[in-house]
Amino acid sequence: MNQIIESKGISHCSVFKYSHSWYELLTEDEKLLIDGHSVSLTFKKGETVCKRGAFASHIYFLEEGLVKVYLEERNKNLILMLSTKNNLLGLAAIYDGNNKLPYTVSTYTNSTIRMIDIQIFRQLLKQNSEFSFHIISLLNEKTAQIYGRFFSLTQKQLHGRLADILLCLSNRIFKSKSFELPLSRADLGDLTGMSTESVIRMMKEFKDDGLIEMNCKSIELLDVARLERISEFG
Amino acid sequence: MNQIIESKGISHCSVFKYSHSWYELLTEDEKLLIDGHSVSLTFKKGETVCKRGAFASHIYFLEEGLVKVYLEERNKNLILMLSTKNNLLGLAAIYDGNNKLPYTVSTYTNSTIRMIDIQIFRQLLKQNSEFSFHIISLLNEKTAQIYGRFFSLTQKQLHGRLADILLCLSNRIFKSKSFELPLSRADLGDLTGMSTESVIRMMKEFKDDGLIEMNCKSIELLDVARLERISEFG
DNA sequence: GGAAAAAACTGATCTGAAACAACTATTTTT
DNA sequence: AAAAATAGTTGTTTCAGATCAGTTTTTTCC
Repeated sequence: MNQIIESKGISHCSVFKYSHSWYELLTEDEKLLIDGHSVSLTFKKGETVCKRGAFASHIYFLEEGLVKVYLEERNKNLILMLSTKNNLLGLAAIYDGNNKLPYTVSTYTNSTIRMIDIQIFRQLLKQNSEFSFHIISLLNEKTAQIYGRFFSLTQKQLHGRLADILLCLSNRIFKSKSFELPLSRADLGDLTGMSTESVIRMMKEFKDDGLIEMNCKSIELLDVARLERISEFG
Repeated sequence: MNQIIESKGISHCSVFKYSHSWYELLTEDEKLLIDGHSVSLTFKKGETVCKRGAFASHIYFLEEGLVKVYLEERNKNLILMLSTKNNLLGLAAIYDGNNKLPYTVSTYTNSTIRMIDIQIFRQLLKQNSEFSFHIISLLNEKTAQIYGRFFSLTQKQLHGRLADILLCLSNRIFKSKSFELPLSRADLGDLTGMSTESVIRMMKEFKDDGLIEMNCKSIELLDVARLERISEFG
């Protein structure tokens, strides 16, 4: 429906196929500015989009695909979050000091990412307060999520953490009780702060207990209520 | 110097004794609005300022004192951050959905907190983009800090985590190599994700190794370079 | 299509750090 | 000033979960 309307009207924007609340808050001029200062690139599965510590040159808008946002240091990895399409990434690099990227981003699947010039983005934030208010909302939403994961990883033990991540994948990422997992067991480990072996053992335990059905990459949650109880009690 | 100028001129603001970058970005009218919709309250040591889950009614400006910002659930505590004077707290509650507080705040020392009406604050964010850009900066700075702690608590072991927190206290909070700690050992535990007993043992070990000098509540860092190395190799 | 590489899995072992159990030293209360 | 409560400390025990070492399965790519 939206697409039909769009293809009929004057396309002020070839950029964003679907409307995104943040984009819609911009004026026509501002939209044109974004359009003129961004390019859409494709990344293959497993490619690195940007590296922690690098000077931030773009804001990334994930048009298609699945990526991980993570910290790496001396073979220790911590995945901060997963992101699906229609999400802005790299916002955390915007601040007054020297804006270096605080995390690395890489793809799980082939992805399309629109790279928006960060200076333009900053300029718009500084001139359009409705827009910047919306960005504040987005940032705070992400922060709340991070707090949840922080608590989970530091205060719960393996059962709870694995339940957390399975529920998260099901609810937020795949929006279905059964899904094909593009992440490896090692990635699940980086996501839950546990070793690959423990992930495997724990998942098998869940399977034996009838909580999930699992066949290599495909996973189905069978008993969500019980998973939620496990998540809650650690 | 600033104070002299201030006491001479017409005090448009009895509120903030010193200039704060965020406040200075407001217009005179906006400053008056803040002044008219905020009150300064004093809290005694150990009092709770606000509770996680409550509907957010204010933004808190810590004029004086030391507070902890934390998550609590079923006798599990996780301190997200410590905050000293001249910091804004409660910003994370600002988002479009139902804005509940994502954390609890309580005081370590007697504190003075200016409580600013959150609706007014939101209004200003929506109308003054220089201001909201600055707030984005602040939020991102805090986020970067949280990421650091997240990594520390999930990827390092006790030595590294304790070194981290000691360096943080010295650099960010007390800005001195020696300080009187208003936090208990249990609080250090909540801050580092370790048990009280482990905090005590680890601190004693650091003392025996000549890394710190310690006498109950007073602590002095003796070998910062080595602490940094411990922090790094965690 | 088959060799090589990567990922998934299993069992055995080891260890960091929590939990437990006293006990002492401080504060706070009455 | 005594009693109670809180905070700090120490030694011992226990166990969750990492590490190691190896096997099997799946994927990748000449």
